Amino acid sequence: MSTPVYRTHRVTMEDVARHAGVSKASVSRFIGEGRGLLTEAIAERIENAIGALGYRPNQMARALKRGRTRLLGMLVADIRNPYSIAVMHGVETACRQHGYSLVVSNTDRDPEQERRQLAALRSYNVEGLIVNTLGQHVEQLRQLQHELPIVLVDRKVEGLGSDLVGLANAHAVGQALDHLAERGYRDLVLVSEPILGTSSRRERAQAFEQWLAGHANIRGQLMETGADLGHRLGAWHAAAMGPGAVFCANGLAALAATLALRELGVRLFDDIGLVALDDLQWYPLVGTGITALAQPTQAIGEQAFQCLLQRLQGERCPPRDLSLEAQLIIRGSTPDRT
Amino acid sequence: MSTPVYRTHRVTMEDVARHAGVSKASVSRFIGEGRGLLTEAIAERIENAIGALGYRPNQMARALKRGRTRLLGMLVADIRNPYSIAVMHGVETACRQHGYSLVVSNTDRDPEQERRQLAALRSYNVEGLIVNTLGQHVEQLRQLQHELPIVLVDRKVEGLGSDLVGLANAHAVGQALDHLAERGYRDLVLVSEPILGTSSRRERAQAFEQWLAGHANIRGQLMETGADLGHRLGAWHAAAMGPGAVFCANGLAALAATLALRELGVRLFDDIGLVALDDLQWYPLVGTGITALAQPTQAIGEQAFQCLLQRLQGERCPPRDLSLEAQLIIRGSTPDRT
DNA sequence: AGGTTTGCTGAAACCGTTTTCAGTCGCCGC
DNA sequence: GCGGCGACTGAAAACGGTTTCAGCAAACCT
Repeated sequence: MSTPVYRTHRVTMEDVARHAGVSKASVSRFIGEGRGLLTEAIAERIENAIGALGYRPNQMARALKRGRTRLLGMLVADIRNPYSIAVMHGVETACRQHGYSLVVSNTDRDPEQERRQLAALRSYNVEGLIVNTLGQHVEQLRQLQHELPIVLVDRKVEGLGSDLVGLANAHAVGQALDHLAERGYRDLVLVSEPILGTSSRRERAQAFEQWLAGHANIRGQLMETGADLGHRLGAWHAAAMGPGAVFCANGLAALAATLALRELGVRLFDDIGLVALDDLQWYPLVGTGITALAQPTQAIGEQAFQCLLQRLQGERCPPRDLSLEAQLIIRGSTPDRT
Repeated sequence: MSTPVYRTHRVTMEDVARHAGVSKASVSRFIGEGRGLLTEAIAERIENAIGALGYRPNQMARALKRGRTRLLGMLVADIRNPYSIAVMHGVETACRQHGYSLVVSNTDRDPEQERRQLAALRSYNVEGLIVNTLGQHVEQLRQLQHELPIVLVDRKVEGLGSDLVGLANAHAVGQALDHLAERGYRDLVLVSEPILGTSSRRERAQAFEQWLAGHANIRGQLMETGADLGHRLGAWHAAAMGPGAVFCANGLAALAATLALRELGVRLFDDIGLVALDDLQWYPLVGTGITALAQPTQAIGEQAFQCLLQRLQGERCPPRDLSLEAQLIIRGSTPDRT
């Protein structure tokens, strides 16, 4: 099979017009709004010409003239984080249903990439932006916001004043901790990725502290993932007062914590309980299954899209803060210790 | 904080030109190739004007004239498949490094969506296309191929004659089965998602059959995922001759099989061995860890991008078939039974 | 000095659409 | 029989860039 040669000249509106013996204007009307204006005879000629030539309008040119690209941008800090993927799936589905396409940019957590990718998305005239990153470059974001609507996902950016879609973190943390308390756990660790600068992590940590403040009989501490997580967990476990449990603030923390615990040689879930925020497909497979708080990721993605859509349609309301609720899914990792 | 009002008029090249007291042409040269042509004095004036006005060129307009959008499209059958994500990450990284942006479309395995998303990507004048789908609509793909380079990932499409990047399936299957044989397993099951229509699955199944044909002392059968996978696995296990093992043809099959085995009540890995193609983060966590064949997904993504890039730069060679090799990672799920 | 070359610059055309605006035509009422 | 009115249609001007081409100095030859 031979290498194809790329056709240089795509068939254009002018070609169709010529072939049908009408003006470009009529063709434009045919493929756009003004179809009702056209005579039956002309419409038919155009239709045939389009069919014969295989014409497809060029969105770029169309966008240039109309100022509507029907393109949305999504900036993601870590495309390999299952949470991001799940949200992205929600966004993408909603986009598809409304005739938008999605340009995805991954920053790999690099602030410099964040800056460049934002500039790139802007230069493609995306109509709106979904942002799930560190939110360095607040100034850049603020400028961008003068040109197009932005909605943040999961992570707040201070002083930006745009819509936010995320989890009701305090409530979710409460659900998890109440569950642990009820099952008789008395010494807790919150394992989180580095908290600094990520609003959702901070909120979860704060909710953890506050909940502890209201439960004098239960001890708790905070632990960030990192090199010697195993050691630290070991030390904690050795000194635990009463049944202990680990609460993982997200999927990656759950992975790290579970690996660490396993290397520690504890009997998972018999010696130490575990709850994870985010519900990943493999949770049922680890030991007797990991109890989880499922985030409504699909809904989060859809809501984010809806926010954008409403802003694009001219809705002028103060910045919203949509917090969705998590669902507790009880599995074997939190056996009753009472 | 009040709702921002979107600025209607973005600053344009004409604005810069006026502000600097030069022509559009000079500004164009400044931001493009012809910078060397400009006098120091003029360049400086333009630079200042750009800075003062915060000008950013409009890629759409630029693309319209030059015919280069610097946009690549990627069509994915299932965006939630970890394999797809991993490849996509590789592609995205390569794109970023070369100044391209990526438009991602997910078909959710729906042929109709496949058709529409292809049309959409085309209409945005993506310069090239990375396709990882069922490949219905061969005709549409073939037409598209006259306009832009296409590279297939993982899944062949018959009669298309475009580059393909994927796994050396036969070799990978061989590695897995040799490993199992060596460890003393004598009755094997290949668990795969429905094979029909997906070339990589077919190849893996064929390699399985062939390998069996060459190993008379080992029995084997093929099983597709589906409603009663548990039952079927149970029946197989009950009638197994010698130590049995399950070989999962991809990540989703591994998930399904492991869940099924667990519900069957067998002692995982003591009663039945397990090897999975694809290496997922959570494999170490299941029981004593799942032995896996890791696909070089990052490399696959990068190679796919490179293929496209070379074609875009005018390289004319017959369709390539890049098969990368998998790496066997031995964990606890394949204990020695000899 | 006069004719050439060289080196920058700007005017204008163009990319493929949409949209405005000025026709053209048939048909109505008077 | 003619002005007026709708209903369609097409020419042309955008949109925001790039690129061609001509112009015009200054510098370079004899």
